Amino acid sequence: MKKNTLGSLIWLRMMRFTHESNNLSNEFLKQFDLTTAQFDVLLQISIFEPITQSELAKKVTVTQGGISRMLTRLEQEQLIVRHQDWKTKFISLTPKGNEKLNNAFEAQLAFQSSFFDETLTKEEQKTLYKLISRVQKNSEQRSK
Amino acid sequence: MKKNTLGSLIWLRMMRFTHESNNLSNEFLKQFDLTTAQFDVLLQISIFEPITQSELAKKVTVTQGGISRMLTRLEQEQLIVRHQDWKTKFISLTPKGNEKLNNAFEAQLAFQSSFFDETLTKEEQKTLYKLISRVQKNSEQRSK
DNA sequence: AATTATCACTTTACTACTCAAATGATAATA
DNA sequence: TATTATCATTTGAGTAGTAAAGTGATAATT
Repeated sequence: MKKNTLGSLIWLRMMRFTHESNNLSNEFLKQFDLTTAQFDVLLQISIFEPITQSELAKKVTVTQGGISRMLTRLEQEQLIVRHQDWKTKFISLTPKGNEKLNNAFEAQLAFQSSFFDETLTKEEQKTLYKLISRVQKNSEQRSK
Repeated sequence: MKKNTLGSLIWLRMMRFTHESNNLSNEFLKQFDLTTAQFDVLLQISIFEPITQSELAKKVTVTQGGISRMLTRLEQEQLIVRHQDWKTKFISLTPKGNEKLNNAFEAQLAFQSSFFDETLTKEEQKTLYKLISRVQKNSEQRSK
C-alpha cells in the first residue's frame, strides 16, 4: 500500500475541485454565451485596459498562441478591439463587450462564491484565502 | 470599479495555482515519460484495480469518451490491460505499468508536496486540507 | 539604401479534452 | 429463433490548449 503525503492529498483535492467547479461554471455561463476562460479574459481586460496581448497572457496563465486565438474569437464577436501601435496590439473592451461582462459579472461572482459560502464560515474563508494566496504566489514564482 | 467577493478571490487563486502547478508537474513528469493526467490514472488504477472504465472516469473527473482514449494510449504502451467480462472492461496495471508508477510515485508526491512545504507549516497544511476537503466534497455533490 | 536584428503577434502541427451518435455484447421478449 | 432493449465502451466532430516556427513592422547597422 502506498503512503500519501499531506501535500499530495491537498493537491488532489484542489485539482478535483477546480476541475469540477470549472465544469459547473462553464455550464452556468452558457446563459450568457460565455466560457469560464472568456469571462476571465474579459474581466482582466476591463481592469487593465488598454493592455497588450503578452501582458494579458501572463495574467490569465495562457500562452501567447492561446491568447491570440482567444482574442480572435472575442474580436469576431465584437466584444473586444485590438488597436495596433508599432508592433504591439492594445486590447480594449467594446461597448458590447462591456455590457456582456456587466450582465454576467454579478451572477458569476455569486456563483463562484457559492462554493465557499455553502461550506465555510467567513472566518474560515479568510483563512483559506491567506493560505492559498501564499501557495499560489510561490507557484507563480516557480513558473518563471 | 467592480467589487470582488472573498469567494471569487479564493476561486481565482485556486484556478491560477492548479493551472500553474499542473504545467510544472507535466514538465517534471517528462523524465518518466508521463503526463500529470496519466500519473493520476495509473495511481487510481493501482489503488482500485480491477476497476471498470466508468468507475475510473468518475474518480479522475473525466468523461467516458476521455477515459476510453486515455486507456487506449496506456494500453498501447503496455502499462495497463483491459479484461472484458460481458459488457464491462476491467482495468489493471501490467507489471510494466506497476514499475513505471513505482518509479515515478515518490518523486511526484515529493514534487506535489513541495508547493505546500515551501510555504506553509504542517499545522497550516492540516488546516488547508480540512477546508479544501469540505469545499471539494460539496462541489462533487453538485456535479451530480 | 540595403541588410540584419528585434520582438509582439500569428500560425501550424499536435495533443487532449467534450458531447453525442454509433457499436457490440448480452439479455429479454415475441 | 428472430427482434428488440440495454448499457459500457468507442468513435466522430468540434473546441481549446501547447510548443515552436513563421510573419511583419520597425530599428540598428553597414
